[in-house]
Amino acid sequence: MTGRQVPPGPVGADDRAPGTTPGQPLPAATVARLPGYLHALDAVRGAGAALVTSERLAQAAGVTPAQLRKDLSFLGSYGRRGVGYDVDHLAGRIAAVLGVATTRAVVVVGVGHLGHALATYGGFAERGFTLAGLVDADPAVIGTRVGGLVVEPPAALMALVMRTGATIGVVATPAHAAQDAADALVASGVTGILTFAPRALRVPPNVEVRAVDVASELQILAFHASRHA
Amino acid sequence: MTGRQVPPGPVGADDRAPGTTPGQPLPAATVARLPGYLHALDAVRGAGAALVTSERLAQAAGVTPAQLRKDLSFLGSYGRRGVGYDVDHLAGRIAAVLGVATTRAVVVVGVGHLGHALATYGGFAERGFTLAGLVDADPAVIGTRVGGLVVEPPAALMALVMRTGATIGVVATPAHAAQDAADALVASGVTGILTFAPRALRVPPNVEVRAVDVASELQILAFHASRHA
DNA sequence: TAGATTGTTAATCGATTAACAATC
DNA sequence: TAGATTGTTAATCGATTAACAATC
Repeated sequence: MTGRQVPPGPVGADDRAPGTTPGQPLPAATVARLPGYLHALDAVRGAGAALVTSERLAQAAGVTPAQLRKDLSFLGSYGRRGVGYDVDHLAGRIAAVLGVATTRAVVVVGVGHLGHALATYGGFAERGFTLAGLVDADPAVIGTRVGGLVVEPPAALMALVMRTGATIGVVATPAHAAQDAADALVASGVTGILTFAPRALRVPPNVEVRAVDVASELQILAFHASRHA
Repeated sequence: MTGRQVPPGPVGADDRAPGTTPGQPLPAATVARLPGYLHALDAVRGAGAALVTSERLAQAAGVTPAQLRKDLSFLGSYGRRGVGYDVDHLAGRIAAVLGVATTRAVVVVGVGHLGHALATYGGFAERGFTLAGLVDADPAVIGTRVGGLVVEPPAALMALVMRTGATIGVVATPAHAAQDAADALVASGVTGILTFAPRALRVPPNVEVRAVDVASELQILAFHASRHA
């Protein structure tokens, strides 16, 4: 109904409604870099700056200024020409787009050394997450206190997710237990899974999976090492 | 789990010498998928198949057949039209290209829970790696036995790398110690670093770094979760 | 204003997909 | 051979880079 065509006159008028989620879909490559920008903004803020240029922020994030500005342009126009970006404001916008403007609850399945490392990692809170629960199948582990939480049995997972409102689950089990862990997480209602098990997980299409496979990372490094050494 | 096999004798038609670099440079996206193909080949072999089609292997690896064939075409012509790929031979070729045809030594710096998890992870050997040494700065940790290895002090790192021929180092320290750990690894001669610390590492251009940042992974999942829920 | 820096455009580059001729 | 499947080509798609007009 409302004319979408742009009259061939003076361009540059920004009619986009500010403050809302962008209409265009964000490129996946851009989304993947946003956490780095957020982290870089924290570092800049820690250094005491209230404003930052694309030049400086790009350097802190390890990208080019052109790429940074291009990425940010997908979120809207939050900078000021000739000045730069307001650190707090931009951080707030990126956090909102990422969905971590408010803290998100995360549950961890599998409390071996890796789960332990995750549970005692102190950096989650400042990145928008709170560890809401730990689950393990080993009777020797259930009931123990790890990182301020008591490890619960698998049967308690669904109640745990419902009680805490967790939307993301982490699979830190041995490989052979990973699919069961994922199934349980899906059944309990999480919509995102981060797995460290070297196994392809089958999940419904509405559940997003990201996999960290240490051996694969090492093999990619080996490729480069074998050409360079 | 079946052990990874070293390329057998002269099986294929146009064998190049193992370890030689291909004519054209491999696309980075292709290199990043090769570990998945190698892993999928192990699964196929475990199922007892000596031959595999691009259709089946692609499914096991979670890509399309077209993408798999395109990727493999960069390595050379190792399939047989109308037949498929010889599982052992193809695995050998991919392992050679990745530089894991022979076992590579890896050293881990930082033996907290994460380093512990890495040290006791049993899956390295079958993916082409051997854990050659553990280093930590904590006097309470030095000298303890973890995963069959005695934890050594930072001062022993260079001798360790030289003795074992390690080419890859893993940084599993707290964030504040990560740059020092990376510097020490670079000084000792490794050419690849896998870091789990949420810090940008400064390394010389000849050293390759791959970073796994758990909080960033969670934030990317949060982005999708916030659109879906 | 004069200088600085963004936001955007256009060009380049790289990766993916689809289709099919080659060939086992 | 006839059927099957690869390897390759061409088309499409997406991402990066460079440059500069807009504008603070």
